[in-house]
Amino acid sequence: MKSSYPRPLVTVDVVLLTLLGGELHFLLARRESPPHEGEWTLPGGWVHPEEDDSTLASARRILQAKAGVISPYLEQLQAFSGPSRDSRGWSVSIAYYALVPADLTAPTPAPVKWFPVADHQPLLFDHKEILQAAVARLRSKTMYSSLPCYLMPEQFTLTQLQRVYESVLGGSLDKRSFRRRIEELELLQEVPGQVAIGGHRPAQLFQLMPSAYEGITFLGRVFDVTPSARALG
Amino acid sequence: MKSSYPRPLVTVDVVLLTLLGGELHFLLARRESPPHEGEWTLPGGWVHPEEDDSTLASARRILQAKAGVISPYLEQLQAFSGPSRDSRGWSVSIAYYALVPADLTAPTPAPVKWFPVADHQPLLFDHKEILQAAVARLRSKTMYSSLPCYLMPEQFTLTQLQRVYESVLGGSLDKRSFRRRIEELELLQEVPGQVAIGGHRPAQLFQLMPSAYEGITFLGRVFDVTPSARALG
DNA sequence: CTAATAGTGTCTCTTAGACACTATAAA
DNA sequence: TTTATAGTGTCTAAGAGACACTATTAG
Repeated sequence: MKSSYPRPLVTVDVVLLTLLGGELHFLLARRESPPHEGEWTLPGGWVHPEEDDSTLASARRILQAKAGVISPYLEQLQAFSGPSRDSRGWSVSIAYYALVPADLTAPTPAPVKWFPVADHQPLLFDHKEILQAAVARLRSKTMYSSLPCYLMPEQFTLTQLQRVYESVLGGSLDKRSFRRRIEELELLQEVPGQVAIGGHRPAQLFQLMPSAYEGITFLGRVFDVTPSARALG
Repeated sequence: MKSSYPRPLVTVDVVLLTLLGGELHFLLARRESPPHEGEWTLPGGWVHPEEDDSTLASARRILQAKAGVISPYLEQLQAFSGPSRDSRGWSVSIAYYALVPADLTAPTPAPVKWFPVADHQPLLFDHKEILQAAVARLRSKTMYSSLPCYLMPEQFTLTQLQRVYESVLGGSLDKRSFRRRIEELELLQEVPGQVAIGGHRPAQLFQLMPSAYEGITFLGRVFDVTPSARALG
């Protein structure tokens, strides 16, 4: 069987997620080339075979070039494919998602903008499906892992971390249970400083232990979420 | 940005899994064309843009053509990519994995053969990595879902199902706990017949409820496995 | 002082695991 | 009868959720 078949287009698209004002946001970039020049889409681009060692490398390059983000948490989501998802022809997009603290973005050549995931923006191509898959993956991993730590700044309080978990999961968690399980992970270490942001009793600051950067840690059990918000279908 | 870049090769590879003699096996097919003609590899092939509506459709077509298997449980695993994973050039393979009962295979044009996943066969390309990812995915989903039911024949006893879970997880499970959790799923229904295979007290036969085919059901909690075998690194 | 948030002690209820028990067949 | 497997009853220990309590700051 020779490859006499036309080759599909191969692109990489990245869903970049962060937390702004306690709400999960994703990044759109303004397209600089046709089709749909000037419209907002997920950061994406072609795979460059001479330059990229893998599609993960493509994702890293695209993220840096289009969103000014370097080495965040970056994980392959899945491949999306079909004859009509891209007007240029039968295409495969290897989708990735990335998590960054809200303050870890650098200036970018093209305009970029954060949108709340809860708002149902009309998106080009099948980008809405990709976005939903990314958010679903984050939620599902949040239930039983330390993944949301990658949305945090360098140092943070346990209450701040709990708020992040609650935002992502869309519900409220019990303080005692939350802290028990975070402690069990042995993932965070106190930093010998304090913060007084709330205005009242200062809270201990924590940071990820160096070992944490080797991979995400999994909790033994799923968090139960009290049925409140649970937004985004 | 024009697509002046050379397009990567796009293929689909499928890890087909089944249970033979209580052990997890995967299928290799003899290659009918260069490179490596005559050697054993995972069933795979090019995406046919004129014919396939998605890479999932490609996987179905390849599975039917090369392994004689129709509509099993089939799920995308992940994309593998790089300049040297295929000698023909920079390539992307969208990998899928599929589960079938041991008896649900039809005759095939090219020779196929089942191998135990525990045996460390040397495989071509990066197929060993793909196989390991498939087995890891199956294990991880088995912990908290009804996925192994797709490895079962039409009708089966609860003890047989438990043996399958134990094979996949590589350990032994408590009978009482296992049955409690399977019951909670409300996924199986009794068939009013009995079987006497063991030679002693006949066991009730069960089958998947019709609703089960809409998707796999997730258990609330992870199965604890007593540390025994846990084979395959 | 009060208010507000950080952090802890501890009770209860659920449930997984263990395991003994009964049930039903073959030989 | 014995033996082997199917299936159930039930105890116990661990742990999640609930929530009240103490601790420490601002005003």
